[in-house]
Amino acid sequence: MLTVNELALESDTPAHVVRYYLRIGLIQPAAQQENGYRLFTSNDAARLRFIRMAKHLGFTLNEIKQITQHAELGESPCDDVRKIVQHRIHENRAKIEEMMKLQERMEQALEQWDLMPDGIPDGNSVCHLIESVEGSEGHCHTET
Amino acid sequence: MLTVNELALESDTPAHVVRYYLRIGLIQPAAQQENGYRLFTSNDAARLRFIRMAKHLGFTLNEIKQITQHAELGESPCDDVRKIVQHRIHENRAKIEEMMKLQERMEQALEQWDLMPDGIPDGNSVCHLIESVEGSEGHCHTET
DNA sequence: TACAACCTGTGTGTTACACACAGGTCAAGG
DNA sequence: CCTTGACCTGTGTGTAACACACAGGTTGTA
Ligand SMILES: [Zn+2]
Ligand SMILES: [Zn+2]
Ligand SMILES: [Zn+2]
Ligand SMILES: [Zn+2]
Repeated sequence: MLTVNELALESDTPAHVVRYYLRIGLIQPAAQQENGYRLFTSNDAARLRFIRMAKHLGFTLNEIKQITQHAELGESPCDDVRKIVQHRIHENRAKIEEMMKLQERMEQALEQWDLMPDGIPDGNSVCHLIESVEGSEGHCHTET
Repeated sequence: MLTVNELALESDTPAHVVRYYLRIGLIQPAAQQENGYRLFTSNDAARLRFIRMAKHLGFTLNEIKQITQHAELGESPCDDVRKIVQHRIHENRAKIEEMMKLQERMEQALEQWDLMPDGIPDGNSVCHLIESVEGSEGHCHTET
């Protein structure tokens, strides 16, 4: 039987993350000591390593929870797994593109600001640097 | 004097976002009606448009708050502004790179899974698809 | 037995909203 | 005058995935 800390070492996961996973019910302790300490088996370490693999592939903790719950009922989660990854590939591509646009905006701004002196704010201007950026043509901040 | 909704229309910002900015003190009402409704001037609309410009450039709401507070004290925020954008460019580049790596992992996995059938979970396997991904060589999830 | 180092569970803070809820306001209809 | 309905108001809570802090328990050493 492993304590939280031992389980953390065994599964190469920070202990506070293990505690977080316990809190949200993603993992459950196999037993409980009298003083309230939670105890685990080596099976739980394997479970944790699975969780880290899934996270590495972009699954959210909620999705991982669904997957393990399906698996515990004997239902194959593979179909959902494929769909989730497909969906996430789309999502991620869009996010990357948006972040690259932001990157370009920031780089252009910084370059443009090189020629501009610092300003002193008055009533109708907060920061002329930011205000000098042409940004009124259709906003972004699109999601999922 | 404008109500929250009118301010939202004037500044092209969703009303619930205006209310959120009020809650966190990013903007303050110019006056208050007897029934508790908050009232604003057209200057507040300009402030909101500034906030949207700053967000468009990657500033967080906290940073924007600092900037406007500096500006209200007559101190020039320009120096901080430049530094923040420089820092964010670095940050964003790292995030984009990590997300592109994730993208590649997901695409490779999906391709690899094309040849694999769905599996039925047993005691020592949750999802063989996820488990089949070679992912033990040094984990990522690096931040700031 | 005293002390320090470490470990425990749990409460709260983080970001930028989104949603829900109970109640207030306003114009139209009866 | 009253009611119905649409709309608007402020505010409480939920979101993702932890990070940090805190008070108290445990363990090893002197
Ligand atoms: Zn990873
Ligand atoms: Zn400035
Ligand atoms: Zn934008
Ligand atoms: Zn599977």
